[in-house]
Amino acid sequence: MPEFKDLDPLLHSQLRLAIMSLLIGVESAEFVFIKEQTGATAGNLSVQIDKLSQAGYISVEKSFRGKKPLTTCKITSKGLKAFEDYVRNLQHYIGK
Amino acid sequence: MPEFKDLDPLLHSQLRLAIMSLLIGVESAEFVFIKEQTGATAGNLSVQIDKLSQAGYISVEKSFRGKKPLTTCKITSKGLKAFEDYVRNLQHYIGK
DNA sequence: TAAAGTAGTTTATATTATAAACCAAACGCA
DNA sequence: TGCGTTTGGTTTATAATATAAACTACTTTA
Repeated sequence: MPEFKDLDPLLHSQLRLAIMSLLIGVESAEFVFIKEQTGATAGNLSVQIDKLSQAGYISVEKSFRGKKPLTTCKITSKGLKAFEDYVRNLQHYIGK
Repeated sequence: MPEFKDLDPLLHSQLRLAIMSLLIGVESAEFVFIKEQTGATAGNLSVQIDKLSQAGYISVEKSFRGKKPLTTCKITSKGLKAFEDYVRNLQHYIGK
């Protein structure tokens, strides 16, 4: 019984998935760190962080470190649940 | 070490992934069967089968059953390898 | 004070996915 | 025998996405 459940389109995106994947392992992560880890361009990252934030999957805090802007991201419980659902559904596609 | 390898964009698509997933388990599958299993519209399925075929991930045979056209799909070894790579890379994203 | 760097955001474009419209043949049946 | 319906698709138009390029604002360095 294959049964291909829909994959949350918000998570079925390489970059957004990587962002979520990163955030799952940590308390919070900074924009620049995420940028480095994912290899994304700043522009793309900015857009995708915004989408995840709009969806309530992550929370974003803008502050300053010294004089420079600092964007910090954190996964929300809604985001965590969405990620877990996504992974569960995905298993049906990739066997196992 | 996260290390987010690129996910083959040809496979990182819900419908194409479902098609490949289906084909992995069987010798071959007919258009109508794939359509039923995936819930895709015929048009969308036609397009996506074409893309997978163009990429050499599946082979497509057009024949007739009785008087009706019959499209049969089969995964190729190239497709199998691509799928396996995709799954392996994906694991980095979804933990495990 | 001018050039270069940091940390982003905005916007324009290219790519994708998807549905809607279409086509040809076959079938059902009055 | 014609006329509508179904089957098995393909083609094409549109909507959604991803991405890079251009830009902004401020800071640091020389």
